[in-house]
Amino acid sequence: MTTTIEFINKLRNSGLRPTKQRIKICEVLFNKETTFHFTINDLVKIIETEANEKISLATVYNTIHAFEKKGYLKEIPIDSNQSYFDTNVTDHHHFYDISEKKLIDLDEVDVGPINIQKSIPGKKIKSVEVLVKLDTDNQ
Amino acid sequence: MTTTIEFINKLRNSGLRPTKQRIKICEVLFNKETTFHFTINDLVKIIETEANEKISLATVYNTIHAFEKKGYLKEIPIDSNQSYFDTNVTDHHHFYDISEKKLIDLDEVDVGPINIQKSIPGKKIKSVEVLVKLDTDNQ
DNA sequence: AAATTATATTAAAACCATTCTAAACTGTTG
DNA sequence: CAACAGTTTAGAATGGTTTTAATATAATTT
Repeated sequence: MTTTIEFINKLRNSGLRPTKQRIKICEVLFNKETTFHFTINDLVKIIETEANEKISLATVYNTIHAFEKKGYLKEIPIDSNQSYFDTNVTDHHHFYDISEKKLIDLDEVDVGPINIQKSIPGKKIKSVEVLVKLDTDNQ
Repeated sequence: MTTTIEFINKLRNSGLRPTKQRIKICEVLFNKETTFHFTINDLVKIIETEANEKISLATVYNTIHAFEKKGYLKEIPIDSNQSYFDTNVTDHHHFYDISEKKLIDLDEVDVGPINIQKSIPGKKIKSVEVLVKLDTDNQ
């Protein structure tokens, strides 16, 4: 359980003004028992339902991108028409359930170490992400 | 070097009528020395330049999706606003150069075997894809 | 605490990749 | 060749995301 004051400090320490909207988004994202995956649309619905507050779509986009830049969120690469975000920013990978369009965490342990045996001059590795696509098993 | 006849046969054998447009796309995609990555926009430009022919955007989308379904192309999962396709359909992974928005192949050997130590009941693994993001190395 | 400045929010419009529509066209089969 | 099913097409529609520019709010200065 994180208090509103703590979110305000976290925002201020990141150089982000603690506005009503950003605090609300912090509460929705970071005051859960577990981490989770969401799309922008999911998030807007949660805010509207759970918090019963109006918030502009543009503000949600701005805030999510700001949080991502600060490292409080990670975008998950999927060949989908919409972006998926993860409140779990530790190193880990994902299952993607194609039929349900849902993500499931894979711990590093579930995948094992990955050592990239190739390098490109002038470039450095920023991230290594494994996406395991799942299909319904109609055997 | 593949002849037009061979493309026609390949299409027919796949249950796809060998139309002028599909043959043209086959030639652009599968008559190269090496495999490559492209977006729909790239492909349209290649056809217009190299082949100097008009082709409807809708046809390009239809054809690419048909080819993907038949296994002649693979879509590469990137958190981008546009889809990337690969004419290399063997098992392999990718570097993604963020600043240049370009993909580079990683052989299976460059990554090593990946064994997923987790399963979801009723689901089976359809694909395992590794995306390694590259940044400019300003050390 | 008021005034000033810098930053954030907003609704609406714009953007852009992709999909849909329905009419015209083409390959296939008998 | 006739008939049918599948394909192409231009343009409209869709939908996620970004931009705009006016308004509002937070921070800083006086």
